[in-house]
Amino acid sequence: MMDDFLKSRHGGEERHAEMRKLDASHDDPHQDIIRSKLDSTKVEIEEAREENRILKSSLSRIKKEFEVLQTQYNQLTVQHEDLNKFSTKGHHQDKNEDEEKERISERDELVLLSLGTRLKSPVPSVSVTNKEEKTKDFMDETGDEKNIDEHKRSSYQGLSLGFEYKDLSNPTEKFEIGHNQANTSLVVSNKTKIPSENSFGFKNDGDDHEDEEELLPQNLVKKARMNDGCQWRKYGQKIAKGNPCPRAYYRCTIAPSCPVRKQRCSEDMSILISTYEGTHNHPLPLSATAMASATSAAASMLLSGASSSSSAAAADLHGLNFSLSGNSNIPKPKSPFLQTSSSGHPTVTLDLTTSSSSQQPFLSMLNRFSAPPSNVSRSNSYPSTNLNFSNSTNTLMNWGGVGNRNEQYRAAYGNISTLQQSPYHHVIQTRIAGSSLDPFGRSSSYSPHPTQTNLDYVGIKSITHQVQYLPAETIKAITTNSNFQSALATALSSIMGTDVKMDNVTRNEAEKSP
DNA sequence: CGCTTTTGACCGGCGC
DNA sequence: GCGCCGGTCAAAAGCG
Repeated sequence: MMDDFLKSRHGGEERHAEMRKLDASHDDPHQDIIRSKLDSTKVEIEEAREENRILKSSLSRIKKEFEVLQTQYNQLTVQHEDLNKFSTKGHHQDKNEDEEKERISERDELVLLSLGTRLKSPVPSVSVTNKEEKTKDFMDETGDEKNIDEHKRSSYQGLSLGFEYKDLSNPTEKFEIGHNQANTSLVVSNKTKIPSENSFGFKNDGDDHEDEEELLPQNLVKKARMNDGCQWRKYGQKIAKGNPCPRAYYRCTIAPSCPVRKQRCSEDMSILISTYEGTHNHPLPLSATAMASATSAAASMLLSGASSSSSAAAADLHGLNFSLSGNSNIPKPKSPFLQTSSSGHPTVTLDLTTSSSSQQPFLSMLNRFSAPPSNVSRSNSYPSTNLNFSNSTNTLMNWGGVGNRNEQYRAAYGNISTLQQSPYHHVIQTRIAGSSLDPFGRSSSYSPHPTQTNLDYVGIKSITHQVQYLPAETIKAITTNSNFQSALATALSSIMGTDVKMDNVTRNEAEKSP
């Protein structure tokens, strides 16, 4: 059909050109003009011919590709049917079939493991393993003890808080925080795909822009719930001027009257920014609170640059004086939310605007902003913190300026070639927008949650800082930090409804920690 | 069927 | 006053 169309188009243009040529020979006074027109027409005809030729070649190529794909599909279908036969027979026909099934099973598991975590739904060409089905059941029905037990049995090592640290000096390795079993990984990776359903059982955003469609096209786009424990509904999207990435608008849907809004946008292909605004007027879900605990601990460690010291008692930041009296008695942090983006961007977003059990962690963080970690700054020559808490100003805090990033990482790792090649930066980003509320008091009179206080104070509603290229020692410090581990244990426990086992050393350290 | 996303329309603030 | 721009609304469509 396409060929007929092309032929008719082709032939028709040739006849038109011949007729014009005959007409031109009878019109001598305008011969030059006509000749020039004729020439241009010839050029157009040649262009049309070329276009037709390209279309034909494209058509034939598409046909070939289609045939190849169809062949592959048929092969996979036959393979899948064979697998089903194996599973329904209940026993193996012979040793060869047994080995073949085992190979396929192992391959499937390898695929799953290579993703860093399991997917909500399987990749179409990969069959679902029994383990994955059990895991899915567990995640779907977290309240079912039977499923929990089943899940525990199916796990390789059960749930534990043994953190695996991989040195970035080997840039080919995955960069993970708190790697654990399939359902408990908290991954910040420059290479791996962020799980479509994260370690806490919350689905990742479906709004994480086009990148995640490239990464996990069939699973992530449809998922719309935030993974910070709250429920958000998207109510708008705009393409901001000068930014090709759209900005999405969400509102909290836990309570109909909740005024909390959230914006998400990518300022470039490597940074995903979440902005929270308002205060929840309802109790946050337990999962959200638990998530906040883990996040806060991680944030504190990240922001401290692997430094455990926070001795300064006050921070004077651009004219805003933050008194930190009683800083030594910082309770277990419970404020910010953490999100690991599913977009493939290694972006961690910390919400500092939501209700909190204490303002102390926030102040602690500010304190650390003002005083760059001594050990890091000495060893790696990190520049001083660039932090601006001006109202409505989004200020970036870079641990390592762009200009001397290479030198820093050469100092830290010796070889940074792969890091440089990575399209993404390791980014921790927090934004706090300006607040029009009482700059030095509580922003609202109510405390929506009995255990929460409001962080909208000191004239700041949000803060933006970036930590690009997390140093190896930072990651190590995070994953070995007792605060973070205990907080993560709390989070997991609250979600699973069971005690998460911690090794004795970790527990003792956590208990000793303030 | 209910919930969510999508997307064009609408509105208000702001700069010229 | 006008146009631009960001934020929100709401109807339509998609999805489980």
